[in-house]
Amino acid sequence: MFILEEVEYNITDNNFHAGDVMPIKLEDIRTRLHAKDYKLTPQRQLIVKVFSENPNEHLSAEDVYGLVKEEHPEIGLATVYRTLDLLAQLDILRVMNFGDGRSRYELTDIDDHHHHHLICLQCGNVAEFNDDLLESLEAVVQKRNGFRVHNHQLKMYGICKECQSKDNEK
Amino acid sequence: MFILEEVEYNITDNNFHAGDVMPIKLEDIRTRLHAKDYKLTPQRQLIVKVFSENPNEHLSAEDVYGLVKEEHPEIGLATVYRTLDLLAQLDILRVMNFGDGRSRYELTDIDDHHHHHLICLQCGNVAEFNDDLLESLEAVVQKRNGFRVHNHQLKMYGICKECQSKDNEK
DNA sequence: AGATCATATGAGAGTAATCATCATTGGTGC
DNA sequence: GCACCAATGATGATTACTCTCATATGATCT
Repeated sequence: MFILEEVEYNITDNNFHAGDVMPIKLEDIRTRLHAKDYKLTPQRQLIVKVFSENPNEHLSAEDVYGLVKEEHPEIGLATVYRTLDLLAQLDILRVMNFGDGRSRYELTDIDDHHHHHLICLQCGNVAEFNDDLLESLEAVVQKRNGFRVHNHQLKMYGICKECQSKDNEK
Repeated sequence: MFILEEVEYNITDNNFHAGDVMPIKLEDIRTRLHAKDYKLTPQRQLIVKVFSENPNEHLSAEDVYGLVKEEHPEIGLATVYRTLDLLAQLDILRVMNFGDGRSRYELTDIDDHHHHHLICLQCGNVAEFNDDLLESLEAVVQKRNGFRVHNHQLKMYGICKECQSKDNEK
């Protein structure tokens, strides 16, 4: 019923090193699942595929459901939610919250630690930018607050280039 | 029915300049409301009071509802939601999302721009820290991405001091 | 390949946060 | 006091998400 060839999906890098490619190996994911006695089912493969085919997007559960359904209408919404949870637990996906009342997900890649978001207060668009300035800040927090930092998320709210020029036209 | 004296609430600063006090003047808030043709109703006063009496907390709508009800059980939940929205629009409150499925609010104070959160992945506790390292980063983003930054939010996820020592005891 | 068995799935009901609606209230200017 | 309009409280509606349970599937052992 679910037929899915075992390909190596590729997503293009979304940071400033243009041309880089970051391979998502299904075998890696299978291994990480098996390490905790989970299976790489066809449904889970499909969901990973959707993410690798939609880089730079911040997909909600409903988005993923819609995209997977195009190919396999028999998938259930509950499976999508369960899979997103699972993949987030395994750090294959990262969960985000942009204040629109739903969780959004993206593939965790190597550079994620330096990967942040610019959220336009006018059009709601979410862009990305990279920076490793925060590394040093982590060390400070570690020392000053005794807090062992695993990860960080930075959001900047403001007005994007496009909305600025639209505003100027008026 | 709603009787509330016009006091000047004070909240103690939550950053590293111990002893500082940051006054929240009701009159300021009244002015900001009136500027947009909103009224400072007793309910709205009460909600502001709850925030000023609970500094360093990250109150959800339900939290606020419970606290306000102690004094005035006749308040409606919808009013709480509406007021939180309004105060957030006017930048008197700031909305946050720590991934527990509900929005949380805190008073916006002068130092908010340097005020960030440490979220423990184990016990879920949210602590705060201040730093102005990000000012320079804003300038970089402004130049590099043409994005006009109004505000930013930084969250660091990790393990807090307390959970670290608990883990070591085992 | 077939039997076994724990895991995963799909369908649909259930839950909880938030929002919308609407009749009523209350303060302000006349 | 009265008219007007924003604000309120009660409640129903919406929506993202979770739970339950019967069935299906995949890995393992023979």
